[in-house]
Amino acid sequence: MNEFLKEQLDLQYFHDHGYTRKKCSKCGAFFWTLDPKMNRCGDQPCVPFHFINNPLGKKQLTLSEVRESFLSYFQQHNHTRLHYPKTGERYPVVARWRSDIYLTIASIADFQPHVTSGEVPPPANPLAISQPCIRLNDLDEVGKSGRHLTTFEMMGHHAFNKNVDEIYWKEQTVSYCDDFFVNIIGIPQDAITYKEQLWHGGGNAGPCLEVLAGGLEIATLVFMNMKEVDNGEYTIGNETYEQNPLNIVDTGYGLERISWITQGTKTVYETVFPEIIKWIRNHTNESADDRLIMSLADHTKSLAFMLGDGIVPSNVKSGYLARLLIRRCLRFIKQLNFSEPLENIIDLHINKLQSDFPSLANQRKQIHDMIQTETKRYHETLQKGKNMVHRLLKENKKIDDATLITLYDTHGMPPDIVQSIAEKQHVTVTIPDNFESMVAELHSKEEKQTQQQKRQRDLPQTIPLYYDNHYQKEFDAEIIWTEQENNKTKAIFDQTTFYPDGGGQPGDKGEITNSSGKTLPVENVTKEDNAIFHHIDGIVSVGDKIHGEIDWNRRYQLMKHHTGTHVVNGALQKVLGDHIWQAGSQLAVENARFDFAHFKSLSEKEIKEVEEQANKFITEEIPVEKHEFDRNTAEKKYGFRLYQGGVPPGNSIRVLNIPGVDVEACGGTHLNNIGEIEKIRILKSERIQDGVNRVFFAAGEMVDAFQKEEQHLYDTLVSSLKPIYTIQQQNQISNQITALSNQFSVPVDQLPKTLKRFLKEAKDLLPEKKEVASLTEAGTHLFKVWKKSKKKKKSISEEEITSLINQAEQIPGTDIKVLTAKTETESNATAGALIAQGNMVVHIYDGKKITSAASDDVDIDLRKEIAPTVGTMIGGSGGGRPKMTQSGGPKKENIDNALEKAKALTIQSLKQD
RNA sequence: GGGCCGGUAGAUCAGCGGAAGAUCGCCUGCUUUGCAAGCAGGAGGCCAUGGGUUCAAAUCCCAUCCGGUCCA
Repeated sequence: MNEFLKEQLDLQYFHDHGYTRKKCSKCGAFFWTLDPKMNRCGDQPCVPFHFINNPLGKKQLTLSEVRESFLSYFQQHNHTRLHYPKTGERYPVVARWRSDIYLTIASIADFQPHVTSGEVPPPANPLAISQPCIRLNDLDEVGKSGRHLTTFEMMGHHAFNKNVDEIYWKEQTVSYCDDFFVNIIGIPQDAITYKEQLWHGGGNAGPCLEVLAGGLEIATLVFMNMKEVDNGEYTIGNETYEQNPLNIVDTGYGLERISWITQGTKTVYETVFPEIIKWIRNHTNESADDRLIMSLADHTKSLAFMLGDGIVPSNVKSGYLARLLIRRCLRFIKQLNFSEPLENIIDLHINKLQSDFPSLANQRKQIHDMIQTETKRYHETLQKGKNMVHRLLKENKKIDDATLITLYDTHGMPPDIVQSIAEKQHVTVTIPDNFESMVAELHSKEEKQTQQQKRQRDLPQTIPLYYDNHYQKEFDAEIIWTEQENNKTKAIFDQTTFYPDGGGQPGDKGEITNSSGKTLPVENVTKEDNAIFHHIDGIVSVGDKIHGEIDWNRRYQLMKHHTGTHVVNGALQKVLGDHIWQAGSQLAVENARFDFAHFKSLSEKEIKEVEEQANKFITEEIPVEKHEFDRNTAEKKYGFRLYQGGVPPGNSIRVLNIPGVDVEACGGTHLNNIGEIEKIRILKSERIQDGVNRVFFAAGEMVDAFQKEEQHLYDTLVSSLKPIYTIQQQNQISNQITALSNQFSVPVDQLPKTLKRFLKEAKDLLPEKKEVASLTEAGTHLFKVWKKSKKKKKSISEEEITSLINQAEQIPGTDIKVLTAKTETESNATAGALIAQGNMVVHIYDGKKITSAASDDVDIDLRKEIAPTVGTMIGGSGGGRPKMTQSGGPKKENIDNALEKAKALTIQSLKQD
């Protein structure tokens, strides 16, 4: 290892400039220095920080100054500064272009995996960037160590060498670094050491130099020249690596640390956000824990970036990370006894950040909204949890580990809060040291999804004609591959206009005609890599020349829905804000559904507004731009909003731009002008999970179709009510149906059935005829009457009780009376009223069941013999409690016999001679 | 994406196969100089929806809808 590093990092630059290679007397690592007295590597813990109150550098530099000096230095040295719409000179902190991580954790993360793998050329070469990053893995160290931050900027100059070093490689990298630190920042050259290390991560590895000054690592120069493979030449950790043809200069300069080293403050926090710390201090008392203040200042900065870049707090993915941070902040606020709301601290950060990161300020309103929603929700969760803890303590007098874990995992109660609640009840709760691993243990058992192996096979490719012209309906082609099963054929053509199922757009249907004039239906179209399968009902063979025609009406409707999806997305963004981000979509002929990130359910009013906005766009008849760009051009032109529907593979990207409405990378087929959509109607909105909403909508003539269906349902409902209710006004039927479905709390499609049921159950109290203004009013009335009638069946009048009691028979030799009866009222209620008189045993049938009951003072167990016997007689069984049983069965004709038997058995068991 | 939990009175929840409950809140009396409160009585439930098992389902099973929570 040592030999490898020595060979790799023995740079001419060091020799030319008088550096010598030494071995650290403490840790044994090798490093390069100009200082003859230096015998330690310069890194912690081998040396302590020695720049605190003793700053290095020619003057104190702010974050903005360091950033600008870095970027302009490298710009002067032929590096390109990047620029993107919205985010400016950076990528977002939410790594939408990656499927393996949620947050941007390093500057190189911007270029992984497409650029580092060589698939996509870099956006510029070489380039310089200052990338805000978020890392949440050392959350507990923040505030404690004095140097950990969750948000930091990693400045990097990157060079991507296809052939070893045609841009520049190790020598030049170290030369730039030395020059920048010594001449721009002003760190004395002999105060800098370069420590040799091996770097690996994300499937790549290479030698690196850690740049150290004052005991602090201020930059890392990585020379990525290896990639992870099975059975590679080099072993690092548990993996083996081999030489990578692409040599990548991956440097990371710590913006905050460089600024810190020029200021020499006690902690990095006082350099990064001194005014935030001061403000928080001013709003707490003097004894407040500094660590909490620092953490709060730090976390809120991360939140400004995360929420400002469009993360919506939720219980999944990156949304969960935002919630995690928010909840930590709220806990700190509580512990600090802090009076200000959380959003105010984030606001302070935004004020400070907006000159360098203007896009964050645009999201201010949404951020406020999100934080307020989250704050409210957290307090509710805690309150519920508190009640639960109190209850548990009352019942069990203690809280064990298992309960503690359930409280946290299932109900979100942090163990320390449980502990403090219990303490107030004088119960000691000990949190196990390995609490977190116990929680992790719970989740480790989760099923690992079996990755289905994609069959690798050699299939001929199909030329997709639908991209050249989204409106092409017919084509000629030759069959070049087939697979037959029963009377069906799966066929690949040399070219096709049939669009295959993918990206939420269903495959086309249609028909093909062969040279002999025979026409066969195409039932479905699917895709595997670049091969397009036509599922044909019939037999065709390789070599056949065919003429194909797609079901254009169907396809055109799908196109309306697809382009409509983009219009609805645009309308949502316009009405609700920039955080609206596609979370999925599925088209059908009848309607389309669109899922998107948003932090609360849409109100009726918002839905209306979105619908109106979408239709307003349509009336503007905006032409749709369909272009294919290489990835870098597309990103530069449109920003990262392109990646709504996920990140397409490859370097070439199809971009669908509806100017002023929406722009996305999209591989579907689309209209030429959004005016062709005609109209859009939002049918339904629902929250499919925390932070994600779904709208269903229809476009074009499907709106009419839907309205027809709706009218039909309305008519059905009105006519089912007709025997009683005459409805005068028949407008706003959509609202009325929704209202009715809420009233009876059933889904819309169950309404006819439900109304019928309620009419039947309430019929004895319903008026003969009633005029009402609307369907809704009829529903309200029906529900009220139904309730009354239901209650009536349960209540029993005084007279009836008296009359029943008079029918009771005295049991010989006792004060006890026995009674059998058939009643209209519900038998349990009737029996209950009767036995309250005392000294009574009753057997009552109400048309459904026999209830047997005895007064408390009667010594009898009805369960033992009477209930089962009676039940069996009518073909069922019976049981219950000693003095209250129910029996029933299908043989209604035996009821009278059964009641007689019940009486006989009662008398037998109670009579005294 | 996955795991776990829940939906019962206006609110918080108990009940988890055999007459729908508690506490707070609400209403009406009484008590009190007033307040805080106390006493007596009362109203208020499609036990989320649909289906199944059962003589019997709030309770068991399945599905749906709604909500919570954990995981980086």
